[in-house]
Amino acid sequence: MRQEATDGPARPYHHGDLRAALLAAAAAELEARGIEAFSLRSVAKRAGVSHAAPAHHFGDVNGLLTALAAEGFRRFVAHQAAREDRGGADPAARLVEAGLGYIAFARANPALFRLMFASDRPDFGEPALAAAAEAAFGQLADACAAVAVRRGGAVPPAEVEATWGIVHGLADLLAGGRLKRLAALPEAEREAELRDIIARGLPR
Amino acid sequence: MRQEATDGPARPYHHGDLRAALLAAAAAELEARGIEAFSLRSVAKRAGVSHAAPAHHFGDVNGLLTALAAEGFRRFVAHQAAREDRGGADPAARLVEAGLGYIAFARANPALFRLMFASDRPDFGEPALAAAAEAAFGQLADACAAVAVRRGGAVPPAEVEATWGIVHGLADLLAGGRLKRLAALPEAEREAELRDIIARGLPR
DNA sequence: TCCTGCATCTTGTCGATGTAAAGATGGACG
DNA sequence: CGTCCATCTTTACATCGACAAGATGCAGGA
Repeated sequence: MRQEATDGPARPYHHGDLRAALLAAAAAELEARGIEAFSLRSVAKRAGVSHAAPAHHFGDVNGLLTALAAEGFRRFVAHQAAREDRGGADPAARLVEAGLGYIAFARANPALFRLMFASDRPDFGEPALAAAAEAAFGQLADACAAVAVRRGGAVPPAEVEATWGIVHGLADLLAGGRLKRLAALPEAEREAELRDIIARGLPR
Repeated sequence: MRQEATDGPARPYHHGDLRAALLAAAAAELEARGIEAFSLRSVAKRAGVSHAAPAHHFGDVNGLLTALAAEGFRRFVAHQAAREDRGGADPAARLVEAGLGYIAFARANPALFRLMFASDRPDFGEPALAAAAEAAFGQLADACAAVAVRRGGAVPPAEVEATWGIVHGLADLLAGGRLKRLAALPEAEREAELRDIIARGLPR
């Protein structure tokens, strides 16, 4: 009855790397049921352990969701960074591409995105989550700064907030199923429109 | 042991206007505990009725939340409309003010805003809610159209989406406690900055 | 006036959930 | 080889949403 998912290398504990297995199960549970129907016992069942096993690694449900959100922010940053590189050398183009990455992530992981940005359950006082979230914000701020520096000035905070607001609003509305017309467009056309919209918020 | 909240006019039923009393209790519960800890039994307790009483009026929890979201959208539209009138006669100014109203509503009612825009629990197939939500969208679209018409053209849908995205993103980030600098500003300065940002998205 | 029908509300119950406590298991390490 | 302890399971309990059955009292007709 053992969980033999990966009979690979390290098997540090009793059961295997239960912490990682629970995080994976929680991610699956989140996408399957959404955050509002998220159940700790169901996650434990997915991972093949008793319903009380997660407590040892995460404390309580919110602890698990906090870890999941932190992992989400790290994946978010990586996704955005990869996308940003498609923008080439021009800072403005890079910033727009980073915004598209932000939006694409929200579309691809709507439930996770909602956990990260519209839930009270993750504890942002937790250092790991705070750091991951801060890194995500810093990434956007840096991309804005690069544009401003190129033009010879520091970035007024309002510039960063404008860009963040535009990108985040489009991401949230798309992830929430509003903006049906835009969501139904072929990817290339959708991204072209989004590029135009994002460009409006660029530091001037 | 009767609930004598308003010994005013109509008392249509057994207990009084329980439907309205439950909606009020639910709104209080929502702001107090947030949507993620929202409890039907707690709402019933607030209203002074048994835990099963709400079922008769709303079916289940999601039915209550659906009605609450619909009422939220109606208040949202009213709030935005009142604010829009502060913009005077110029369509562009009116649109910007409507956006500020959108954002102010989100800041004043963060939990309700989240219920309306970031929850799966309200049933948007319910005609009352669908109509109320549609009216909110229509209001923004109309304000955009007024700007475009003034300039002699129809409104490309992308223009509406751009404006909506910008306003919604700022509202959501502020309601979620991101954008701490902006949130900490005195109201006048905050609104001045928001006006600048919103103006970037205006139909050109 | 009385009585019957029925919407309204209460009581009691069920399965599911999150959390805590206590016991079982087995690897690490002296 | 034996002990310790992190890990996991079992058991128990309070709370939750939903359902069913019974109580309450207004309305409308005989």
